[in-house]
Amino acid sequence: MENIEENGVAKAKRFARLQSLERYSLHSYVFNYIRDAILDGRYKPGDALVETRLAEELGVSRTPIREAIRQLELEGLVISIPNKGVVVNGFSQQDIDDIYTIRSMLEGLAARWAAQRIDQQKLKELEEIVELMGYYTKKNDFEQLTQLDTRFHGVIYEACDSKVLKHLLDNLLRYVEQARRGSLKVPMRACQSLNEHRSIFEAIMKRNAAEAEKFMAKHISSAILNLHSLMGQNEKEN
Amino acid sequence: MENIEENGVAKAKRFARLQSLERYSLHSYVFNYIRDAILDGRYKPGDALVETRLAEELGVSRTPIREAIRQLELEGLVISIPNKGVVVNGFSQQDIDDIYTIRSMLEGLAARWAAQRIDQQKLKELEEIVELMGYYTKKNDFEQLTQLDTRFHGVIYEACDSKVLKHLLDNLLRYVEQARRGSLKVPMRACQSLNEHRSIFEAIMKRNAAEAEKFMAKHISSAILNLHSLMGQNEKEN
DNA sequence: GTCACATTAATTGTATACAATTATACAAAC
DNA sequence: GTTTGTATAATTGTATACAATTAATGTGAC
Repeated sequence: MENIEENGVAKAKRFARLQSLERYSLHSYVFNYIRDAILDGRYKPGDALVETRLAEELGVSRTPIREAIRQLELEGLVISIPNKGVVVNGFSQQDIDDIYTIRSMLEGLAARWAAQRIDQQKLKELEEIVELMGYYTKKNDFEQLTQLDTRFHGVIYEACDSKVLKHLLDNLLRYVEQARRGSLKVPMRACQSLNEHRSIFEAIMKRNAAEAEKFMAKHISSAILNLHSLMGQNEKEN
Repeated sequence: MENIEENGVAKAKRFARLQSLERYSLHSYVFNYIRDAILDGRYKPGDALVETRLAEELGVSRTPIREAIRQLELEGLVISIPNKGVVVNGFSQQDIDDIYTIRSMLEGLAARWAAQRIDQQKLKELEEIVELMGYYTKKNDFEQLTQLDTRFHGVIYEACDSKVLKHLLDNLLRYVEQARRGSLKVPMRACQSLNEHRSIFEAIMKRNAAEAEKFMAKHISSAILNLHSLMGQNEKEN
């Protein structure tokens, strides 16, 4: 009886997944699930990831769980000790700072290349995004602003026309996702951020590669500075 | 009869592996095997990776093969199409150029941080490496030089004391491994490379971060230039 | 009490079995 | 000859079974 019941639950979970997600493979579903859980803090650094528990939790078998874990391991989000298990790794504040420094360089590079290679369509897309940013900044709609920020940078990743650079930046951006979310929720920062985005867009539009790179690097650097001032306020939480 | 025989072969392969390799998990063994095969051209872009064939070839089951493939997928070395299969992706010349550009920035950053943070032991290690480089450059021993080059950069990755940056650079270096191997096999380049390493080492020793960064970035840039002149010579091969 | 050792349980590692999907081959219709 | 449909084979996707390793527990000697 219990077995049948449990099986029914698993089947139901699976069915819901197949409907919602565009029927990707289970391992990618599991990968996204665990990564998000780590990045928004549901799984904390030091937590052990037990395959059977995860399998039950997600209603799948251990095989896709293992595939996902191997990927997370490669990304450095978990640490696997052979025959013992895997634990959540997470990032230290130092790691996040490092990522921002690295991003300021690589995003700068992306902006430089984008200024050289962007096509009219993507240019128009950027323009629209910046306009919308102006709108939502006035409205103080931080959720929309975060999304637009992601899109703005995403379009540039595409426009720089480098598979490798895009791949690197996509990952780096994900890692600091939670830090980034908090960052924009300061009105001052949102306003400053808007101006920075404007400058970057204008430099790209003018095909001024050097300026685009400079502004973008500054933009990322000021993001980390802002993050630090936020940290300073709730220092006791550490 | 055949089954028993085949099983014997697989067992023998496995035994040899357990002896030689320090008894790591199978998936990491498989991962390294396939990655190396792709990077030194045994598996060519477009080749299909069939799980059962790989399993037989390596004398393991499909599970570790799949785990390894998921990792390769994340690294961008293979492309997986659900329910169809995975094909080797490899890197285009443009990708390699991009990687060198990215490396010149990130290695520069690593050198900058290394100049600020390196300890006496690693500093001494660097000094020894540079001395040995001088020795083997005179001897035209390119195999040793390649190894020393890897060690030189490896020490700096360690010395910069950034988990994230080290992780990124380790991967990038692996991707251009085969390109790099050819590059040093030009006497002129070896000599020039030695001088560049010397300058970088001296800047780090003097704790001159800006100079270390500048010299390192130049070093990587000249490596790609050298690579291009090599390409120019055997252009017909494409 | 605690240390050593054996026994059991929990967990990971690997292999295999089965299901689902896609590719291939071949025949019939036009 | 081309196309369409169907049966078959090949391959991937998933789940489960079993082996190996490690952690936990308990028991007896001292």
